[in-house]
Amino acid sequence: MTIHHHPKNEAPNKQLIDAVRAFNRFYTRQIGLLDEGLLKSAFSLTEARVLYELAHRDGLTATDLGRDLGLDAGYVSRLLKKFERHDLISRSTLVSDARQSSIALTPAGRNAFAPLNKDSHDQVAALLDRLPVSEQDRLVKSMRTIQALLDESAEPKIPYLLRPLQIGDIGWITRRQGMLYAQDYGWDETYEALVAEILAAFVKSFDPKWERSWIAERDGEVVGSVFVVRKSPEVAKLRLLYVEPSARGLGIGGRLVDECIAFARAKGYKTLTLWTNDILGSARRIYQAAGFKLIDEERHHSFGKDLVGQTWDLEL
Amino acid sequence: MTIHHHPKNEAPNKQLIDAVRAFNRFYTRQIGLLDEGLLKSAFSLTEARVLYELAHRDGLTATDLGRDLGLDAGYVSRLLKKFERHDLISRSTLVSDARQSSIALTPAGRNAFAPLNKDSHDQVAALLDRLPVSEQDRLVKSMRTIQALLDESAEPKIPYLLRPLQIGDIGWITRRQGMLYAQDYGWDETYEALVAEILAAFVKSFDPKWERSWIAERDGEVVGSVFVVRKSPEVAKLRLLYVEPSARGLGIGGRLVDECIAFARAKGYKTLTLWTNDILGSARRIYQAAGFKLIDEERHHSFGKDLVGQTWDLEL
DNA sequence: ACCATTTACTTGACTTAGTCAACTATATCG
DNA sequence: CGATATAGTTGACTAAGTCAAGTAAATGGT
Repeated sequence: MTIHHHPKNEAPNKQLIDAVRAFNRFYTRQIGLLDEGLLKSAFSLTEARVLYELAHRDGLTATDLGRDLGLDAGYVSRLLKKFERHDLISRSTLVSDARQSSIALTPAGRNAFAPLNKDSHDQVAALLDRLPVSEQDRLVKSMRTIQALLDESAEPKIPYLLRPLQIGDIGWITRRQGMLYAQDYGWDETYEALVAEILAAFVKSFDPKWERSWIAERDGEVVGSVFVVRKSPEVAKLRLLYVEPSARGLGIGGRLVDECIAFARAKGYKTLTLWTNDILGSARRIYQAAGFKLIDEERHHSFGKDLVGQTWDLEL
Repeated sequence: MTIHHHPKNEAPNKQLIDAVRAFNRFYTRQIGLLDEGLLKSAFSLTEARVLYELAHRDGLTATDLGRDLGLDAGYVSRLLKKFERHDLISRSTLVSDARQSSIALTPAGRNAFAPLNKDSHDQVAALLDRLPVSEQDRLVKSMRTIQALLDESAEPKIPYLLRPLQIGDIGWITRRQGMLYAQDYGWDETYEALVAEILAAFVKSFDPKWERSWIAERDGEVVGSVFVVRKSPEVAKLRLLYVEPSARGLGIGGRLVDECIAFARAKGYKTLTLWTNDILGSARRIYQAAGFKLIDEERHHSFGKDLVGQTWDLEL
């Protein structure tokens, strides 16, 4: 993955390290088992890997293959020479660089690869077939997660995108806010219930002309959200701003607030107001930066804690 | 994993197969990269794997090593002979079987293994260190999932367990119910809002003496839930029964309803009532099996659909 | 335009890692 | 007790991969 935000890490937890090492040992063996089944073919495992790359990507050079598969250049050279001798590949010198040549499978090469590919496919199919469908999904989802997290070369992804509310979001936001504030500030389950209540009311009385929601999504996961509701014809209220800890530092919070302000202005509201608690420092900094002014403070006891509530207004 | 429930599988989906193959190629490379760093040592990769096993498990025999690491018996024999020559291991013939011997690292063997182990540890630590902590957690969680799913020898796991509500649950249940009914029956976002509202009210007015919740959890994931609320001193109401599609067929639905009935009886309620919709067939079958009787039906328009609501009662 | 350096690939010489089959000693089954 | 299986060993072998030196083309700096 591309690292957009790299907080100062302490040395990673030993338990996590051991878990990763255990997985590596486990998966080394797992791959070994799958590969065993392919050994009967005329090709070695590495040859098969090379053929696979050639079958699936066009215009590769010898260096590309060596780099992507982690092979020695001399070894690649010999493999390719052998393939060429057997007429499995053809090479054409690049016009842009006469040292390199673009390698392609010949029809004969494709024919040779087909059974190999089928065997590998069938082997994986057999593996999956041992699991019920729901677990197949969990398996593949986990694999995709690992790949996305470890793949340095993943295409520079869009840091995040904003979209309106969808089904499933209000539950997710409820859950995440409930869990985060419980973890960070020790708030009890009534906070999660309050979020649920607010969001339920938002959906039920939603007036698209005067109200709006923004969900920040990254890699298909919700990482932040904010809501604007109509309090009166003159006053809009910003509610439930949150950004996932894992997505902080990307400016998502500020962006969400800016969207709210722009929307409130466009709709002709005179004031954008919001209510928060003084302990929520990072949210406060966002509001201040956006020009909100502290209007009022009052003590209250909520969510199992003594808190100081704050009202902030922005004149539009 | 041990397969408790193995529905008739069709041939697994090609997309899933390709995803698994992509992961295998990716992880082959990943392991290759990690292993490269260890090549400077005096030991080959396979030797290091053997040493690792010996360092972490006592009383292994040569056959055990060959089987667990997927190595040829002759090769193992030679590796062990070499280790013995360098005084890294000691072998003692088993009393139970004079052909086998139990292999143990000598102190010198442990010394030789230590730097190897440290290098591998550091390498993984460096890998993890590139990720923020939250992503480290996601990574390891995904690895554990894969391992649990693919490891045939994993201890037979508890199919599911029941526990009371925790923070984060009501959001999760809201989300999942909203998504499932949208997917299966085309209900709109007001259903999710209704669930949120009901659950918010449940938490806010929760009376532990007369009310209760049960969350079914499997592998740390919520896979079902049900709630009992007090409608009157005589009548308890069962609400929001649901079971994840992936966990159906384990009897979780029936179990949840049985818990509600037992609770309502124990508390001295006279009637357990519930409201549902006629299209929810699998829920209906559970209620019928538990002895509920259909009391009333009425048409209504909700969640963007024309529906037939049903009231079911069980006299306790 | 020219020279030093780098890159892409090739080749020869080599080592390491792993395989296979034959063999011994012991254990197990009926 | 004899047939068969298992644990481990060994010799003979091959496949797989490494390393260093070399050629030809490209690149960067002056």
